[in-house]
Amino acid sequence: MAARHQYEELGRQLTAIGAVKRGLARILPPECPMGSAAVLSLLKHHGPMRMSRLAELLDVDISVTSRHVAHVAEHGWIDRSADPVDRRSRILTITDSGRAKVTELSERYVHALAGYLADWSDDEIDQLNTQLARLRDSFDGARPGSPRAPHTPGTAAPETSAHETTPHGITTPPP
Amino acid sequence: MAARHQYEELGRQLTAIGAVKRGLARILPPECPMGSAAVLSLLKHHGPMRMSRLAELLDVDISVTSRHVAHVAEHGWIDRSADPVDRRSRILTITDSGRAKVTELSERYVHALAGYLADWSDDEIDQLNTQLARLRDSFDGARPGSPRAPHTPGTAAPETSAHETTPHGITTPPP
DNA sequence: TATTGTTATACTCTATAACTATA
DNA sequence: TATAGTTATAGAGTATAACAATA
Repeated sequence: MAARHQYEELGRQLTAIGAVKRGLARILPPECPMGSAAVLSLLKHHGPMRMSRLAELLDVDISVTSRHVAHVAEHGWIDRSADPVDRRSRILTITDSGRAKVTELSERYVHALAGYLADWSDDEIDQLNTQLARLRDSFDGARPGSPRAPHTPGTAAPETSAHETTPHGITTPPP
Repeated sequence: MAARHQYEELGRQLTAIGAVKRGLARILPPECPMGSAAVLSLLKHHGPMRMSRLAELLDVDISVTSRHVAHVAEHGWIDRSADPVDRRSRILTITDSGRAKVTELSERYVHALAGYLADWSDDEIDQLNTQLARLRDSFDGARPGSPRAPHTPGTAAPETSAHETTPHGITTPPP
């Protein structure tokens, strides 16, 4: 077990990292705040899925997911089609317009981050991504009941060959 | 310059790290939310300082700092005394009651983090802390006008021998 | 006139609980 | 009865702008 001051320092660092997130949020266009951007990014990255799966990836309550999804749907950035096999569910799919928006956001991010992280090497950024993914996994795994897929970078299947744990992230209903 | 996908991945990781922060926020007692905890932690760690210096360390607007400080002051966890040399300013000092509260928070943190991060070595936690500090520095330095002290872990002087850049964090007024 | 800090207002993100519609 | 998603409400955190007191 690590020393007390290390945990305290980690607490401070995690608190303070909020400023970095706010910095990134500021470069987003007003019509597409962070919550919307996260929805679009995940749908483009992981392919179509249902609400509950998206909520899991976002790591927020499904009610929160519902709000974000409603917002991006109003802008025409995603489609919400009823799941033919379970009409309580909706399958979320990013639209061409949504892809264009993600591309725009990505360009803003890359431009900003390239400026901020000019003196970081490729390897260092990879290491940071890996450690952040591991940190998330450590928190996921330990507390709430349900085990989840690891957040390791580069793990997600590309959208063209999208295959989640189950197609569309639909979990087989309990027996 | 790193590859596009690395920056995109970093964007996703930073977005998702919010869940970790929320997890830590949940272990705090209701009367002392994250904003209050951050104020107390910084005042204990860095020693007495004025509002403007605290706002800088918190990396939020001074109006936000004012709210948080008012909350912890109402609980008697800090003292706000007028600065004798500039009566517009207030010197913030943590009280014994505030120290006790920080100790309590620290125990909660250590207990929770020791559980979550059971399979992390000391070195790995240090590395994460170091990388997060560097990430913050990269963002600080690049954009806003004013250069700031680095956030490197272990850099802050212990409160018993507190010596900021200037005493109490009071910046010498411009000529 | 400029600066320190406070307060009023608005916005984003989040969770809980009540509700609907399907299963 | 149980589950997927929606909506209403409440709370934390933040920023901008108008303001007070002091320099």
